[in-house]
Amino acid sequence: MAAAVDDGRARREIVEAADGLFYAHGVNAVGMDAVRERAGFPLKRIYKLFPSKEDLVIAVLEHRSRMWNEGITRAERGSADPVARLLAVFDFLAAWFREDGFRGCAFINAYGELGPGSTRVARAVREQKASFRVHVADLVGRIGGSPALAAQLVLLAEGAQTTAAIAGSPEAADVARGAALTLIEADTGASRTA
Amino acid sequence: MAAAVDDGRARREIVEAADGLFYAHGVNAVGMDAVRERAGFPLKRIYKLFPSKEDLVIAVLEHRSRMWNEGITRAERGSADPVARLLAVFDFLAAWFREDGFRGCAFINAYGELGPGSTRVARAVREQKASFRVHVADLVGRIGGSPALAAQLVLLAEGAQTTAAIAGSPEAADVARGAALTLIEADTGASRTA
DNA sequence: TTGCAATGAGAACGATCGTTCTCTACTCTA
DNA sequence: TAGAGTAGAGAACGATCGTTCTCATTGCAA
Repeated sequence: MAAAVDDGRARREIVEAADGLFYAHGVNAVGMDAVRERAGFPLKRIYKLFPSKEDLVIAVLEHRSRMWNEGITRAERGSADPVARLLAVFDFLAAWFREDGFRGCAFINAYGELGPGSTRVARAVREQKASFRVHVADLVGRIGGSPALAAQLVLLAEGAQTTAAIAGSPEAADVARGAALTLIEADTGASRTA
Repeated sequence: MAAAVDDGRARREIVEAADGLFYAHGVNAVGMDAVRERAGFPLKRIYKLFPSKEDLVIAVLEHRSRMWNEGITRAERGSADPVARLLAVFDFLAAWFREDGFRGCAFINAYGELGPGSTRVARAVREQKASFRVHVADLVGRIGGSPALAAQLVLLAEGAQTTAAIAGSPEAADVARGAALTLIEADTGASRTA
């Protein structure tokens, strides 16, 4: 007895609808009724799949996390050189910052809005940031860079995201890329151009 | 006919009470009743001085902006060397990140929470970030650094704030300081130690 | 065909919040 | 001293939101 629309697809469509609304207006500013209207499923269905709004928020963050990982992976594809792959992260940011409706990092926004009141949201945000940190540290390790370099590059990526959002300056990604290259060269002693 | 407590002092105490609550729990999570209780003034008084909660939020952000500027100024005092003054910004961050109750940059948090819904909050946040950018650019100019260097240093400071908050790692300030020194040296060609 | 379980659409509930209003008490002026 | 204007304390209002409930409808099983 498959439902009119199977649960998997319903889940996906609800999460995508909620994601668009939460990201554009903030979580608190979006009522469940707005999610229902945009997703096209009755509240009952939504609450069966996501027992509370917090559950939906967590699902949205997990969805964002997958999208982020896929975007990074795609951006790095084609660059075998680890340095090029590191810099590709900033190219990815540059493209993202220029997308319509860019409004900063959804995780940072969610953390500022819900972090103090929701342990689960705070943890989800921390996990996403930690996984990015690990990814960068891995790439840095492959070029023989120090752990400090990895931490520095993460700061640049993080700062670029908030600066691009608040100042509305997508060039922040290019600024970060330039700084990253300088730091990589200084740390590894190699002189490269890219 | 001075009031029992004059308006100037009432304003200050209300703003400080609201600041503490907003920063710790987020703006939306704090009701005006909580502000009244902590500030010790009746709602009527509060609403006479701040016609709406948004006005109070703006006043809190302006207060934070003054505190930030004073903190930076104090941290830089005693360093005549512009490079040392640039690095003092990161020492200031390092001390701040280690304070009890540190929960990230209040402006970034407010922007994520209220930015999409309040033009005035968004503008206040943008202005604070812009004034910091100008300050850094000024210091960088004095050491003959390029405008790009100033933008890079701002990204580091911004990234350190969000990383320290989310990951709970105050060392982000020291990481940023190290990166700043490397970038300054690379940009100005001078080799310094600090 | 008849009964049952689940669905959909939306009303309803209970809580919370920003804001305003009421009413009492006080203070300063004439 | 009498009165007018204001302050204080808290109740009350209107709106919104997360969540649940109602009830008519539908698709399936026996």
